[in-house]
Amino acid sequence: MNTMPQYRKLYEILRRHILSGVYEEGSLLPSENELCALHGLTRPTVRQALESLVKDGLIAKRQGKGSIVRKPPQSIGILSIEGTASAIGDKYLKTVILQKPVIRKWEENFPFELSEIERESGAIYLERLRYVDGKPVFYDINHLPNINLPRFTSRSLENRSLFETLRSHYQIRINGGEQRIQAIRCPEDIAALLKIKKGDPVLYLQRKMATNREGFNIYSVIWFNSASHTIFGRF
Amino acid sequence: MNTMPQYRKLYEILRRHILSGVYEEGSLLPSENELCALHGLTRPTVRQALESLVKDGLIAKRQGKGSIVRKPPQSIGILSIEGTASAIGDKYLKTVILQKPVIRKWEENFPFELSEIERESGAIYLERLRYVDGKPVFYDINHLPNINLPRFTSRSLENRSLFETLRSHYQIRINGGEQRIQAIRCPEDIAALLKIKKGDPVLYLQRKMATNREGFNIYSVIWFNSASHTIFGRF
DNA sequence: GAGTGGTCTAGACCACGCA
DNA sequence: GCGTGGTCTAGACCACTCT
Repeated sequence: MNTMPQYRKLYEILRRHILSGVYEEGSLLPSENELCALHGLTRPTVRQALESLVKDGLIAKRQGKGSIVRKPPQSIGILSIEGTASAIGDKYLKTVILQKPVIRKWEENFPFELSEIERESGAIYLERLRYVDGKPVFYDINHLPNINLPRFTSRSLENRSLFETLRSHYQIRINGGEQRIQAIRCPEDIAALLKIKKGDPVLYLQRKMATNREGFNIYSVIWFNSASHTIFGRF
Repeated sequence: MNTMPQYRKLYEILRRHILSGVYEEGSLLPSENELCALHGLTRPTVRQALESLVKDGLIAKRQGKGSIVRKPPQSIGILSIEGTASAIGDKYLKTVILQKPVIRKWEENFPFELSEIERESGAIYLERLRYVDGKPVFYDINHLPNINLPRFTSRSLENRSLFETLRSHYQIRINGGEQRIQAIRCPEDIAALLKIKKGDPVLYLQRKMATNREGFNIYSVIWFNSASHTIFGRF
């Protein structure tokens, strides 16, 4: 049986509470000692849970004061997007699947190095076009290794976060990664999708995301129209 | 007196050893228990030091095996750069200061929010043009708050990392930050510096970097020619 | 089986913020 | 002065890797 460590359990609880609004933005989390008492844990364990929340940007700690709740900007996967005009809420975000998940071989010249197990298993491939405020903002293609993902290709991903699906159905979480970023002239086919002119500057990202499953990486290539919206990131 | 915590001391030692080649890439660090004995610490303290190294990408841990030493790509400040042709070593990196550090007021429409203490202290401003392989790759302007930085404006920064200077002379370390990234058409004056055509796509970054000094943030704006080199990042 | 890192307990003292 | 988070000790048991 796969039992979750205590600090992860507490992390999940607090994360859910913060995101669902149990704690107001700017308010204080219960103190570390209170959390110890509430959940029957010791301080190092509680602190381990809080550390992950700090890493997520969900809380900021201040010595002598407490843990301040923050609500990081609306995030799409690991990308965060800032609108030029208004804040972005869930309702303004839309996902259209251009290519439903299919099983394929990995391309010959795949831009990242693959482990043997990944290469042998083949890839699940999908393409998406994502809208903010009703306008197309970026187009991405994604590869994930076809390892132990029952029924994945038949799941509906329309208007759902790929990462949220992996998280809730398969207990797969992104815990790091690497990426290359370039500014390029938009090729014609992508420009048509993004409703911009061929040759307009777009952000081009290649990213490899590592997960809590050893050797299970997710690969994305993204064309992003940064004229209307901005990529926002923490590090 | 500002005495450094034990785990930071150990972190600094190990970091120096890894970077200076005492440990080979791919080899194992001494085990956690060995490090305990060597430095007279307990495991949680040693683990805290190792955690920072993991965060830096300098080691990767494997349960049942050990801590594997890695050498992350050549990094310029927090940016990492990959050449299109060859690997980049120190000797291929050159910095030219276009505007030596001067003390200024903050601009009216500064793109990031400033704390009161930062705004009151004024800014140290500098501009740099940075070369890789003898070619200009990016141009940056930097603002740092004029707080407790004796003799900073008279220091030579040519061919030295700004961050390394802050680290070694003032014990200031970057520990996080946020940034906005866009692809834009290069304006004429910047294009001249980067030796590209006006209107060519360039990466445009606005970044705010937090440090171990509470309320001391470094602000950079960067124009990056991503045609010849790529920005590489871990997260 | 021996050694590794992963998790956890039950305390302790300190520096900092706030009233 | 009190409560907060920051650091640290001295153990313990477990899961995993390697041989």
